[in-house]
Amino acid sequence: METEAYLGFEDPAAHAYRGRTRRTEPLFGPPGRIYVYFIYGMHHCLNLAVDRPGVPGCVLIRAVEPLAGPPAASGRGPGKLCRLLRLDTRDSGRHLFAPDTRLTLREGRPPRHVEVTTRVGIRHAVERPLRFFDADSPAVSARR
DNA sequence: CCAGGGATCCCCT
DNA sequence: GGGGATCCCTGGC
Repeated sequence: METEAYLGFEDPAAHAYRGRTRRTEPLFGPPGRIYVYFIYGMHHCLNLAVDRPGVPGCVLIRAVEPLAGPPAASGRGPGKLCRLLRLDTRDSGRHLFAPDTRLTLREGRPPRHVEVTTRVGIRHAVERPLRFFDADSPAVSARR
């Protein structure tokens, strides 16, 4: 319901901007590769590589909308959704469609009302309009 | 507003 | 191989 794009080599806010390291290696894989990183000593964030192999463009998942069960608030925010889905760095480097992953992708309903704003919580390239969210989803906070 | 908490990475021995 | 800055956040004040 809420995502941000990170443009790799051309984006100072992207992890891969500073180079290919052990941590960022999944970003350089084929589309659908999972990149989970640990931040601030207590949170995990989920990203998906989306560009050609060797080109580290990715999408940060900032909100998910549970279809049933957990309240919308538990999927609101990149750290909280990883806790909800029990994702951690062990999931990093796996692929959405590989047999060893716990996460996969299916077609869902299309977004109702897409809005675009600047990204949240970054220090570099703060002005770029690269956050995309469904303004009608209860899983998305009204930030910005 | 602010700090917690730990992995990562840079840069210096 | 070690010290220190940084970090795509969150909950509590």
